[in-house]
Amino acid sequence: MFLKKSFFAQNAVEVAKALIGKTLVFGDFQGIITETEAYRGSDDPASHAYRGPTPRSQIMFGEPGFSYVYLIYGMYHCLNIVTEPVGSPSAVLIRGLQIGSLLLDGPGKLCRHLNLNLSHHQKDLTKAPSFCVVDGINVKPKHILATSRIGIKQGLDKLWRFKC
DNA sequence: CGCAAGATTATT
DNA sequence: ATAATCTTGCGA
Repeated sequence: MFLKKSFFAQNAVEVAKALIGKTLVFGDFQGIITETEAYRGSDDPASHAYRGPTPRSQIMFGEPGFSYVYLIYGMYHCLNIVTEPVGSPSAVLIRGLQIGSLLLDGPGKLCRHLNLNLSHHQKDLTKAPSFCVVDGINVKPKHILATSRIGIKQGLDKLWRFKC
């Protein structure tokens, strides 16, 4: 059974941590989530939602458990999952996936391999078995590394990147 | 409407 | 260190 809306409705930092070791299912692919990052709202200058809702960031203010896919640097897609209750902007960026013996380290690489694009934006991951998150391996909190996030210039004080 | 910056990656 | 490549959001 896939993870419910209530799981994603928690604080983004907690969800990001809890997603490590879970299994992402996308079509015929499924892989263990190895790396995530949390992004929040007005308290997080690195977030797309920092300056309030815009056409692009409005998704982060919406229903938890929805996909947020966007194009970065004109060539790579990034997959996020919206978290926290409606009105509380936040999302978790999926940065790493282990598919069998293949390690996809990096949000762009991961989406390229899965053929994941903008057509997969704003999908409810708590409804369809073809695009969802299910239980995976149990990773002890001691084994989860927290560091500052990658590729940003603000909010580096926050240790919101989690890795196995 | 123009423009700079960007949650990246592969290559030099 | 930098090119590739294009959308977004801000300022004018």
